[in-house]
Amino acid sequence: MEGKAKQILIADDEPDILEIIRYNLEKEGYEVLTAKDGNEAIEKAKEFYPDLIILDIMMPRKNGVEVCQILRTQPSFQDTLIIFLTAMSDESAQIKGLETGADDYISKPISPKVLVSRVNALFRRVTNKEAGKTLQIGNIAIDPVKFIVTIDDKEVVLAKKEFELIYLLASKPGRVFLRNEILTQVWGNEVIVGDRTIDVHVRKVRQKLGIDCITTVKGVGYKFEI
Amino acid sequence: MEGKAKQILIADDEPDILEIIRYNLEKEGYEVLTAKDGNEAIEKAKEFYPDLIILDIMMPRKNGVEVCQILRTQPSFQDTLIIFLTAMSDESAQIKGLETGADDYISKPISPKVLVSRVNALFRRVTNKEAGKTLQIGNIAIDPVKFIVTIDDKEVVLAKKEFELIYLLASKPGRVFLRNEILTQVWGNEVIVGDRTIDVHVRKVRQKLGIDCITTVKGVGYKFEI
DNA sequence: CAAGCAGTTAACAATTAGATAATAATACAA
DNA sequence: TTGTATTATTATCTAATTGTTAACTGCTTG
Repeated sequence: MEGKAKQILIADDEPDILEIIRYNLEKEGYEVLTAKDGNEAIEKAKEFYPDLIILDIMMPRKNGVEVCQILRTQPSFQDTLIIFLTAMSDESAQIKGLETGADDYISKPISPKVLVSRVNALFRRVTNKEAGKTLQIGNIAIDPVKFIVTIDDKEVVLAKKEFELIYLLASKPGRVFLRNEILTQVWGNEVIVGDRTIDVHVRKVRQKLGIDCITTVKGVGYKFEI
Repeated sequence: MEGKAKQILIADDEPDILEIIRYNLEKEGYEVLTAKDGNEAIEKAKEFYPDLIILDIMMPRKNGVEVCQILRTQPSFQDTLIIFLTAMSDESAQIKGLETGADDYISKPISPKVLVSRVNALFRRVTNKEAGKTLQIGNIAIDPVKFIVTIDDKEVVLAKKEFELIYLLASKPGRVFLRNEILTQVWGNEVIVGDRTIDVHVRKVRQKLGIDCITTVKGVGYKFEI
């Protein structure tokens, strides 16, 4: 009900499988992207920052495990959910997969029902865990329930986008968010806005908060830091 | 729909139906437990004390009616909501179900929309019933029995919708209620009303109360704040 | 010092809510 | 039941806020 549809990227070299999965997930209301090999998966991941990535282990141009490793080295994909698709027998791949930082794996041949319920379960787990909590960093509190930022007990009222921006940055203090990432998270990836839009919002937030808690990382993005 | 998510236990021997119901209720923000027969239903009910139990009439190892009867003998389940799922034709079961102390029944085949709105309606009814307490925030008292708001001993009479609106907002002072949320809570989620309806009611409440206790959060919703 | 990037500003566009009046629905009393 | 009063909803216009763009400025770095 709340929020936008979760976005799922599926990478597999068999078009049939892609379509089966796509069909079943879209039926569930998810938005689905596809990639047919490892490199394309990485490209699309960086372009869209999906909520969940489903990776086939055996793929041309980087297999699933490699893709996972590469993505996990980047902070932006630290929290992205990843599921591996593995051949039933290949236990070593499963183990390796989980070691590499996958959140779940599903054995082939795929039962659509199993897939869908695993995906749902995964989202349920994380959504319940981290939704709507008040962030407290030093003397700054960011309360998404009251939609208010408090600095030393002084309330600051932000506009919606401004609030979403600071909330995103503050959700991982110290971690740099790429401009691209900020765009997809705050603006949504259908929306196309100009280059300076983020800057202007950053400026307004800085102005309203009065304190310097957003640091620019030139050529990269912004981070929240006291 | 505030505080903790309401917990719903569903008992049915058909896995497909369980999953359909689970999906739709979880989408609404409920927490869902499942059981595949009567005994398991009783077990889980006693373990979790859910807010609502949905029982299929026809189940192995104790049918729905039996389960209901057994639970109702215990004081802890006196107030638990129970809904029966019945085959369309089986009227006698429906009657028996209500006699046994069910709060509602739903005919199969199940329409997810019907299911969800029945469940919501049931919770709304009960929640409204038990929440018949006068709210006191600062110098404002909101009496849901008399439909009267008292400000510094001066009584203000509100119309029904106006009252429900202020009562909802004031039930969690400071917390922002999304327009969407206000709609489902005050109007019910079957009802579709235009965009400006909420505004007009907000306006009337503000006018009648004379004091500024409803704050607009543009693009988000409204909150009660003194 | 030039290229690239972010900061600043103001203008504008788009979105959103407020106000008001008209209409519809409902409740209620005669 | 009918007529009336109250309440609820819609439509329209207006005001305000919020979001975006564009043009310019200035810093930083190789």
